[in-house]
Amino acid sequence: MVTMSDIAQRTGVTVTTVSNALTDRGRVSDATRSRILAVATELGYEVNLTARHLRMGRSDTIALIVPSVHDYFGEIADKLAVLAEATGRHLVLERTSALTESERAAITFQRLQMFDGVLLSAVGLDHDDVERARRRTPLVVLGERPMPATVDHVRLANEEGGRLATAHLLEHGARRVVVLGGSLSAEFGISHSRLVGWRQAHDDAGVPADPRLVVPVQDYDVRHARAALTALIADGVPFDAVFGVTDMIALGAMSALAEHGLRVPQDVQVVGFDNLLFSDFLVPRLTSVDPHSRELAATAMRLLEQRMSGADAAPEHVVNPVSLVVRGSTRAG
Amino acid sequence: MVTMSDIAQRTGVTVTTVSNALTDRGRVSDATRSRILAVATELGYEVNLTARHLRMGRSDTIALIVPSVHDYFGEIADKLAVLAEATGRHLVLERTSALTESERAAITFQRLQMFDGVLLSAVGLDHDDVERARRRTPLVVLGERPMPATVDHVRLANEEGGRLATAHLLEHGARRVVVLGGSLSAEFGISHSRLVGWRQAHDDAGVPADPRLVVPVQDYDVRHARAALTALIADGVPFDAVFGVTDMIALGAMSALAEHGLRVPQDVQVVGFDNLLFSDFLVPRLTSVDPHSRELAATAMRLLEQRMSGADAAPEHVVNPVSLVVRGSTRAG
DNA sequence: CCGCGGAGGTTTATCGATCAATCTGGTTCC
DNA sequence: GGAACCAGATTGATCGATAAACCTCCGCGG
Repeated sequence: MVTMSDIAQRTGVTVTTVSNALTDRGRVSDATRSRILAVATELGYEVNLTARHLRMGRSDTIALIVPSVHDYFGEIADKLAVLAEATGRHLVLERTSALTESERAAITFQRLQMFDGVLLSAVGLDHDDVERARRRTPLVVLGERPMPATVDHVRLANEEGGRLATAHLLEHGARRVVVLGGSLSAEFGISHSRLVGWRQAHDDAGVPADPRLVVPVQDYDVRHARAALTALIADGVPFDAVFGVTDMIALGAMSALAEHGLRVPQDVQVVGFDNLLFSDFLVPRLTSVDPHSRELAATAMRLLEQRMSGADAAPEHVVNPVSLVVRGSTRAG
Repeated sequence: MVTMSDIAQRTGVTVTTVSNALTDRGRVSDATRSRILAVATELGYEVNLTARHLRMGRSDTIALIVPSVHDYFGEIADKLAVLAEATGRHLVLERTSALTESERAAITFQRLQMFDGVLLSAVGLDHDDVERARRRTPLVVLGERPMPATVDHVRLANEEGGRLATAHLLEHGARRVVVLGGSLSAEFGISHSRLVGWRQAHDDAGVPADPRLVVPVQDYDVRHARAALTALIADGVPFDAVFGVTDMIALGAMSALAEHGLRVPQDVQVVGFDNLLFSDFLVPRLTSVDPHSRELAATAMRLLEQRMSGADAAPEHVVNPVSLVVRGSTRAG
């Protein structure tokens, strides 16, 4: 490993001068500077970021801590990475597999220290965990759980999304809309908030909302989604539409429907939420609530920049707008 | 920020003793140790990993550098993370968006230094880049490009996978199999190696392989895949099956086929490659080549462990076996 | 009474880079 | 001629933790 000290010896100056030359700080004559640069390239020197981090207290790195990377958050990550690079910073991802233990591990101060700022999407952390993390590092929380008022938070307009999706179904003839992944007992999270929109749409349309059509899905997993809808069919509960609270769940639903010979959208209409990249390629193309992830990423990054700059602005709770993308899985498409 | 020095002052011992007490090294009396621990908890001390990293030369962190996280690599990452944690290490992800520039940035020594080991899946790096990186940090390369013999490398049995997929199609009546995402001009990479398997299967079956059925797809992107197959249909080139060189490409193909009223598998059979999580949920379920990613992850981690342990074992080039998962998108399903 | 060994610490150096303060010759200007 | 100034360096401390070498009692055997 080549250090500044090696360069200093070879050029006959001190380490400080080398540092100044390489970082363009302080006063260094052109002659000395070019000698130093030449030797640096010759030896193949590269700065030790760990040492710099220790000394400067900055790592120019931002962490995105998320439950999983192969769905919604993976798409968000792509957008965030670009924004981070634009300000000379670097984005790394940590995945917690939605385990509270992993999440706790990820937000220990030890880990948080490594980064100038943290974007956190937690599923299992409570207010205390988040509050502790916030006091230790610039933090912006993403996601659909309620958060302490003290922390910057960006979430989606889940109720509105649920309402849009359900209203669209009702407008096109559906009368019994399953909300797959919803939950009557949850008090927060997407199972709750997107369900609220579902209920709202029924109220608006004057259609009764049957609680039997609220079908929970464990872990929002596509497998469990298919199983849950299959069970509903087996139970003989009649329905003519499915609102999947995520696109993955909607995918599971479409799979279950196909297994039972039910056609989409003729027999059952389907709407998802997240508008994932692949949703436009399903057969039929999936109508879905778009989370406007570009705006969401921009907002999150703006808030984080603000925190990192040390400004003690009041914490913001931003609700990102959503809109419905209509495609072939509903009768209007 | 609370440091060991703060604890040392409060307990009246030196920093070294604090370090020894907290890490269970050296000699510290039980009385002193418990006093130190008590003060540490009281002050809310947490070790500064950056300082430790600088001093120890270890970060207990492994990086997985990949083009994108929302497909195949996202699923690999999940498996690798578990294996890393098992040895007390931590996995972080870096995405390069398949841009050679980002990849170069990711493998500068500066970045690589941050990690004890690196798992790299590069699409645009040449031998020199990789060779340079290898000399600087424990490195294992994943992926389907040819690699210098000096570096540990895990790749898939692409030819075999392509052969399996194509043979399966030919066995079930297909005679004109499009290889979507293949390329006649590529000399390596999946466009080449999976095409080799396609050709092999034709030779084995004594069916002529029409070069007009080799249809390249830019960036292996689902959008481009759909467009490419649509163009093929418009050109009036007859075909009765599609081998998509990735599941994403197969998805694009299924979408294009549906748009033109072609039924899968009755009119056109489809096979993919990667066996992504969602592929089992498409309608019809997608027959796909499974990359055995659990084994792949285990192999990669084993090689990396070996490198990190400093053993100068000869570099291994491992070819991970694949197998065909037959589902409804082919006529046997 | 001397010397030895070990428990329980402390001292000092180190990792590599950065920063504030300081030193050293020249020049310039009045 | 001397004060003021400046370019171009250097010194020394620092970030926080760790490792190796060293010191200091204390008890104990000979």
